[in-house]
Amino acid sequence: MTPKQLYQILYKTYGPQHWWPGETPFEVMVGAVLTQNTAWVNVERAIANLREHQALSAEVIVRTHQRRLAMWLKPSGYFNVKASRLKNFCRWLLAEGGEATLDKLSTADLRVALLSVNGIGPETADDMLLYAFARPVFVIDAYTRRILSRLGLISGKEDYETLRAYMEARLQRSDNRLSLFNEYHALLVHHGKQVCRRQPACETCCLRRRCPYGSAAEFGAE
DNA sequence: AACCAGGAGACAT
DNA sequence: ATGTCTCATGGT
Repeated sequence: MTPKQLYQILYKTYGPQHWWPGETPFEVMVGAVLTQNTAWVNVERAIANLREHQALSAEVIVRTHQRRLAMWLKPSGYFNVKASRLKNFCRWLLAEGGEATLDKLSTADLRVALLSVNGIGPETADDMLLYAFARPVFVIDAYTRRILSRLGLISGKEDYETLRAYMEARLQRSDNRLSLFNEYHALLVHHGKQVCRRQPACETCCLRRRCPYGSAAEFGAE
């Protein structure tokens, strides 16, 4: 099983996922921060609150008091942390001249710039790069790590950069890497929700649910 | 009724 | 460099 083959299987099994659920690049970036260790349904509520209060812009967010902002973000959890992270990010975004200015940077430079912002780690930065700035970057998340680990492609304890390099290297020559990476990450998340979290995986979880890999033996095999 | 979700930073070792 | 703790609401 190679990363390319895995993609083919996932796509055939689940079809296109229509990510990222965001109207504008800015909304995508907000969602990227709010979804940190949080289910997307809860993020949608928080974003709805922002929209309801006409606060879905960097200018408004930087001018909104922490307490007020945190109140709107409440449904997405970690509301105090996320309120300061969001304000911090918006302040930086405006200082940089907005998305249009940032978009002139190379992918590597833009990535370094995003990572310099407190509250934006590797996955959040890559979510933004891929889904807001349309750069061909492979996003690694907990599902990706778990799935690749279950398939025996990785040990699971590699760091973020190692896994990103691993996937990007194996999809280097694919055509239209932007839409491939876009769809691939979405598929991994969708499939990941159905994969048993336990290690080793229980015998039945793969049979109980529709398993695109094939046999349960192959699934559980290290 | 525990368990965990599309993580990241601070801090200790 | 590598662990551990914290942040917090809403689903199953």
